[in-house]
Amino acid sequence: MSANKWGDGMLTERQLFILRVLIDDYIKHVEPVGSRTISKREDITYSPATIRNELADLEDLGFLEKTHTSSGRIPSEKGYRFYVDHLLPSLSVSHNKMDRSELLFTEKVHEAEVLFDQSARILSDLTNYTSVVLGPNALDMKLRHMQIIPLSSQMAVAIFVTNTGHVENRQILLPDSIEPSDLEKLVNILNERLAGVRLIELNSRIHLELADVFKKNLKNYQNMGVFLDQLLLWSKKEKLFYGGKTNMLSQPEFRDLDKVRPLLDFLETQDLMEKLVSSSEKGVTVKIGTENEHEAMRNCSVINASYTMHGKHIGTISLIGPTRMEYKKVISLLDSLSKEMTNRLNDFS
Amino acid sequence: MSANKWGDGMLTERQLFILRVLIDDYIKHVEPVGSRTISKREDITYSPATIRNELADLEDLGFLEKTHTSSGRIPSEKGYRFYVDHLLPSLSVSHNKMDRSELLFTEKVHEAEVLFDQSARILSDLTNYTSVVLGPNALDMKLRHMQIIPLSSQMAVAIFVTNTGHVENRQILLPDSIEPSDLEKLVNILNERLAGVRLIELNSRIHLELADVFKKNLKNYQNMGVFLDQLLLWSKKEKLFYGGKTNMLSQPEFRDLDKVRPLLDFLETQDLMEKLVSSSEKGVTVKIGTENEHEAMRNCSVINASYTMHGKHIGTISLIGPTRMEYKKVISLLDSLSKEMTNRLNDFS
DNA sequence: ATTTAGCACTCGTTGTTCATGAGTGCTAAC
DNA sequence: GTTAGCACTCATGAACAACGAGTGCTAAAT
Repeated sequence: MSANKWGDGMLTERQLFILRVLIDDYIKHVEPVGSRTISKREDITYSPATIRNELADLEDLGFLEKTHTSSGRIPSEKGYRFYVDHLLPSLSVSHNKMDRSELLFTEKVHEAEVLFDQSARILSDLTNYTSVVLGPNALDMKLRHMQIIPLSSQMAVAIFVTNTGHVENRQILLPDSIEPSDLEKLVNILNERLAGVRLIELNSRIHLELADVFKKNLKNYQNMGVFLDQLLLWSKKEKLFYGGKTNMLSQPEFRDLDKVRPLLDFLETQDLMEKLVSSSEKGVTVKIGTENEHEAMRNCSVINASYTMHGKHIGTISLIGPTRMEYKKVISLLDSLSKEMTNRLNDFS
Repeated sequence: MSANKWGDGMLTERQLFILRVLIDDYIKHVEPVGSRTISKREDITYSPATIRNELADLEDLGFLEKTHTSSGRIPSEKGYRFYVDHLLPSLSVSHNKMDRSELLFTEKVHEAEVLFDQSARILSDLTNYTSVVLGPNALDMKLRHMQIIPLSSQMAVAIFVTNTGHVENRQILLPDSIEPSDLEKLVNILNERLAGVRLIELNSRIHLELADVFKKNLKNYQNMGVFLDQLLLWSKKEKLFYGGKTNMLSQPEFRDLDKVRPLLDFLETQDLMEKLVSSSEKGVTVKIGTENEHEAMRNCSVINASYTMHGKHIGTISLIGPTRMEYKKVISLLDSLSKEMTNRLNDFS
């Protein structure tokens, strides 16, 4: 109740210092930190009692918590938030990290999926947390070439190649009414008129621009509507690449099976995960505990970094770990790794 | 030491009965079963003491084990083996199961991958164990059509469509020396000559049969070798579909984190899993504990059923659970589910 | 010759008590 | 403003007893 006449907004130098030391210690040892422990540091000149007073204040301000009445303190969510926003030792020192991670990539990769897979693996190996790469949405890529290859009188497979070399394919039912020659014409028209259009937009472009062309060239245009919809109606097509899925199990805070089960279930749930690691922001973002807005993540933090291709944000690489994460190490690592990914992606041509 | 003058090979009716009852009970309650428990069953006329004698004999024969000197008995691996081979109530009763599982498929599926995915999910939902579908090896499918689509002057994407409608694709580096017209000719020759050949055999067939044709038609055949190898050298391409990956966590025998961790790690290791669920045998097979030949599986059983297409065995659907599995339920379920898969696959055309 | 009752014995489980020690908050002195 | 001192809290772990489910063995009953 003593210091801090400025209310919530301002902390004394000493408070900042103690808060940082405490969180550093807790991140390292995963045990409530007491006044004695802090006072034993060589760069601390105050007695445990003084520190106790400061700790009590920091607790009142919401940065710290106790696990029981006479325990040491642990950081609260707000504490971590403050730590990440204001107390993190400056992040620029870390170029040696990148050199190391660069080495871990196998020689030359020219397929994006392999790159994503490797990145996720490297990241989880380096951190012992769980990593996820959210791949680019194939539907945002531009059509390079499409083709329909008949399998039988009724079935065919439709193939879409994007400018990035990604291949989307789906099996489709051919309408009875369609003639082979019409099918061929259709494919030709699509290739001529729609090359360079994003896959997701193909359908609407057809309705807007190509109705006339179709009417002119195709015999059975009336019955074609359903077929075209089947051909071009996409479901979401993002892909997740995981690394270290079971690393959660080695985190002391998840020693308990009942704690870890919802977590692992969460990791397996595609749409929740996509939502979790999707981010429109550039650079590295940190979401702590309940900021992730899902019960299963209440004790986890998610660090998110976006990678780009030709300057466009196309996906993210993320790390999921306990709220007590090695933020310093991890943020700089993620920063350089995402940049490395961007570099390699742009090398693809 | 009394009964069983016939040595290992023969058990008395009463021993068989007691063994079956005990294993049934253990499977249900996951707790060592004592003589009293068995004697309390209404269809048992013997006293606990008598049963104790039998249990001691069954233990001597290796079918049962004790967890400590004065505990009840649990089945040994040999016990389970015997139970599965000789004591399982006849398996044919179970057609109601299949009806139910049939209902769980969403209406009409015409893409194999979706079918596999659904099958795995249904199986794990129905059993609360972990299920795996080993998809067909795409490389065993026959070439329907191939194509090479240039992305840039150096890169192209090669696409192979199989008779089953599956699409394999890979990005390739174009050799400097190749001319567009030669590339086109190459593709034409491959399509004409190699349609119907299994993907895995493409490369050898080229070397055996097409060398001459190439020499005649292509200008730069000498430098083509590396390119063809790059184009047609496959890495293994089986795919696993999982259901209920975390179900292991709810099995009481794996309450312990240190027990479950190696298991989950095992599940995530592609090649180990492929080996585990690969089986050349038709029908349903059961592997118990160490029969699976991997440390992490020492306390697990794997039930394996193969599905076929046009009479050919092309993949498996498997269930992984604790050695104490509900074998009866699970075997018949797997049997009908694999048959259902076979049916649906053959409906594809 | 089986079967069974009786009994001593084993051992895991549960709950109690107790000592320990790391931590706190508060007060009074520095 | 700082710190020493002290009473108090609470988690942890060890020691111990009571309990009960189970066993094996022996001797009596069938």
